[in-house]
Amino acid sequence: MKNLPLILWFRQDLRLQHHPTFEAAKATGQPILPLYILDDDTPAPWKMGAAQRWWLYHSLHALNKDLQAQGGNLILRRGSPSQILKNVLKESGAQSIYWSRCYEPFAIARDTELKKEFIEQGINIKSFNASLLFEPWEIKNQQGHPYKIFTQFWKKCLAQGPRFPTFANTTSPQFYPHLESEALTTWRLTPTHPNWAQGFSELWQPGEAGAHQKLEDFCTDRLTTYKEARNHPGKHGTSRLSPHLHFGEISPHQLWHRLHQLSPLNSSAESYLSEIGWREFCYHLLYAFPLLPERPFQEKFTTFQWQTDDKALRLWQQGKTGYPIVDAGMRELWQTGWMHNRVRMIVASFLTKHLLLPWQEGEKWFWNTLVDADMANNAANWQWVAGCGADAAPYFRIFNPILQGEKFDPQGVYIRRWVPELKSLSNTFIHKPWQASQAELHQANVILGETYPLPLVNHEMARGLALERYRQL
DNA sequence: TGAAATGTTGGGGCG
DNA sequence: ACGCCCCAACATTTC
Repeated sequence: MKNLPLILWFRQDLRLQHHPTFEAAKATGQPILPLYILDDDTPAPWKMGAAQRWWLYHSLHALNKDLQAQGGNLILRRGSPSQILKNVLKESGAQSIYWSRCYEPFAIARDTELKKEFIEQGINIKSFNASLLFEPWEIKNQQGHPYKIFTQFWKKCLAQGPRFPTFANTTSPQFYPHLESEALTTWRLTPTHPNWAQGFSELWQPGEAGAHQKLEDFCTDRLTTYKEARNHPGKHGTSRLSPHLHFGEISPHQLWHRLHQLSPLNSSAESYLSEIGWREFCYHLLYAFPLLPERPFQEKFTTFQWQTDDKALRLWQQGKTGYPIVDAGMRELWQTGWMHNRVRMIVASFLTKHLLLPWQEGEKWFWNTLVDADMANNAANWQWVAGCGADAAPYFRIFNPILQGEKFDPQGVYIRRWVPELKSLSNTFIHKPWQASQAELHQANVILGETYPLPLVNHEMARGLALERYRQL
């Protein structure tokens, strides 16, 4: 047993430090066989999105380099995990598989099945928590039920306190010498024609080193002002750690630990940690309600009459709604694989309330275009905005895209960056170009309906319609 | 982490 | 000096 190799199956835990599964594997003293499986057997709309494939390519590349520095090699295989694991067990003579838990409903089903199948064959299976402060089934209210309100949930989490995995002594790993691997490039994870990911590389450095760089930059430059600055999409006020967290290149335990090193926690650090809390809450909800990505959490929304309007949906996706803050957000998303959180709320409110289009359409678009697309966060937050989720925004909370722009991007910095055809408009009209005089529009080289669209809907009318429709519930 | 409508207050202009 | 009105600023209610 001692000399038999052990398969370390990497999934959404693409790091080597503070990695409970890797540490446990090392502690056995057995030769480790690091494996990544590209599993495209995922149910229909939830295949990994295009933006995430770009990220995955670079993250796997980075992970392999880090492994090589320790004497290992990442084995890449594509296909059904069951078949691949069987093959690798056979090829290597391994009798153990270690993995870090995933929490998507289909992943839970898949892993449960795999566990059963392999245990029957006498294979030693162990799974670990490498990506959450708390297991999603762990936090319960006094009645023993899952929380439905964030503040109470997070209070309980804080009272309980996350348990940090302690790693006795970081022994250096033994690796299994060699096994056939597919070449990463043959997976065609990155776009070629057109190469829409050109802008991605300027913003992102996927992989563990990139994650730590972002964390350190955040701690030194942005943490103290986070609470206020995070609301301004024109500033670089957030951590931009979300894609790293999604791929497990850094863990929330590491963030927690790093922030507490800078003690005492100020209100900015607390508000940042509460965002990590929202992530926990989303996983908690998805676990309790596996249909969260498809069905409204609140039953009464099942009968809600959403519009069908492919043309409007496409204009929203392309950032051509005629509302500058909405269009800026959608274009930032397309060009960088990411969108500022304040703007995510605005564009989501616009889709569901101004256009009355189903939140699932927005969810699918985000799934395909966000590098940080995360099933739990994506589903829970879309439902939150649409008003049908747990602890959701009340139906009458409708963002005014003009006021939001004026309030959080008063100088129009964000608009001018992503909607350059409006850049010469004055601050007075940059968030509402249709109110500018002919003279000013001409001066700024803007021809409404030609160089920049007229508003797709009228705000006041759309608001009235949405209130009416929601009130009928 | 909403916006708009409605209500209240108080200062200042003015006859 | 006084009452009246206007309106900005803020508070409260409503959707």
